[in-house]
Amino acid sequence: MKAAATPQKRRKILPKVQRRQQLIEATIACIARYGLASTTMHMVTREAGLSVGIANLHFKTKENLLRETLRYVAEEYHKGQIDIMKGREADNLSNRLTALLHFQLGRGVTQRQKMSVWFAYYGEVGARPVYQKIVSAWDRAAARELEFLFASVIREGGYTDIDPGELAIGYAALIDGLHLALLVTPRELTKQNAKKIGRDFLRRAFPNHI
Amino acid sequence: MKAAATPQKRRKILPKVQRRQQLIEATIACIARYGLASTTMHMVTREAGLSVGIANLHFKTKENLLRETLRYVAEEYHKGQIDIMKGREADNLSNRLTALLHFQLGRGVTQRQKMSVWFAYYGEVGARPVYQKIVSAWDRAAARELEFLFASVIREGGYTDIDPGELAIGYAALIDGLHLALLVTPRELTKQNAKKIGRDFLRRAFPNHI
DNA sequence: ACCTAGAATGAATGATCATTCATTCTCACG
DNA sequence: CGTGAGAATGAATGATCATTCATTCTAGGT
Repeated sequence: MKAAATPQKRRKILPKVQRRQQLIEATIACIARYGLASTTMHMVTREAGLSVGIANLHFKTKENLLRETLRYVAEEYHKGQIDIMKGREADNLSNRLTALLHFQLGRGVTQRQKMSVWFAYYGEVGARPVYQKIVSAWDRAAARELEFLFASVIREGGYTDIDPGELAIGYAALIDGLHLALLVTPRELTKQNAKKIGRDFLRRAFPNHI
Repeated sequence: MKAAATPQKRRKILPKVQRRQQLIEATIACIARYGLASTTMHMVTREAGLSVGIANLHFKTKENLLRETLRYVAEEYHKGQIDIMKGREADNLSNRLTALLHFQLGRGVTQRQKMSVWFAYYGEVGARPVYQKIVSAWDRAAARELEFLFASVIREGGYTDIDPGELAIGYAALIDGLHLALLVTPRELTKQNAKKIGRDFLRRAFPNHI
């Protein structure tokens, strides 16, 4: 019997940056599907349609690949938030709050794949100082921006008895907790409902704005 | 040279339940210190001061040990909450809310070790349906109880425009998010502050009670 | 004191995985 | 068209780990 007509995939050569990106995306897919613990280099490279050795070529080690993947995911999420908060587009503060909420609980961010990866890394933060550093750096940046936004809202609405820093931490915690609930108990909470809960939080704090 | 005077630890025989508990606690310690991904059976049994084979004797497989450990941790946390919510001790609803908050953000629960283990498992939930089942079962039970408590408070305070179920999800999410913040960015948030943020959430919802 | 059920041990086994590197292949450039 | 810099391959290597099980030891019962 002749060897089956394997279409003999032709080897393709691409610049470093492109391959790195491809591998990072394959890593995200594998972590979402199999978990951080059981994701292997073989899985990642197969997912990318490449050979095992490629990983060593572009990211010295597995640890390195995982680090870079976290950096990518963290940046994507936090930068998205920050862009909305700093953005020129919605100068009206109410609209800006709404836009932020819709981003944080919208289609892009709440995909099961994204949330899985996010919490997979959070789960290892307790044991890996490197992950903690990467995440907390972005967290701080987003928290600062959120505090600034809330301070503006407080000034504009003449609200008293609210500390913008504390409210920002509370709001950020609420959003993280809602993501967790969407991941762990999706049957008990729709995205629609999550948005309403976030909105209610803002409304109780800023009744004149929401 | 004679073999060093190793104190030759005497083999001790104990009933199954006791050894099982001992191994579960060793697993918790290892997960907190090394993470779920890199915890090995050797680590766990060494931590317990026992031999490798013991694991197979009491929990057929590693997967089994991890499952039982999650069951233990989930029960400890959620049962603690439920006991307070159902408890006879604080019949005053305000006191009951305060007691709950103090339990959820108090010394026992917010130990770094406990939170690390908690989120290590959450991180794998996306990839392991078994973990999701265990956690979500307890989650549902606690959510029901919290909704019932909030409904009582709403009735007593004559609050309008609040859905107890939604508020319960929001509050639970806030607490989870605060745990995450305490784990990931401990420098930005003290336990003291986390409690204040939780209390503010309740105060804005139930101004006559808090 | 003796016996034995079953608790505990840990060296051995086999499976899985990250990493290496000699070799092959591509394509931009001369 | 020919060539070499460097991108890509994957079989081989060695390390790590979960699991096994023949053997040893303990303690409660007689």
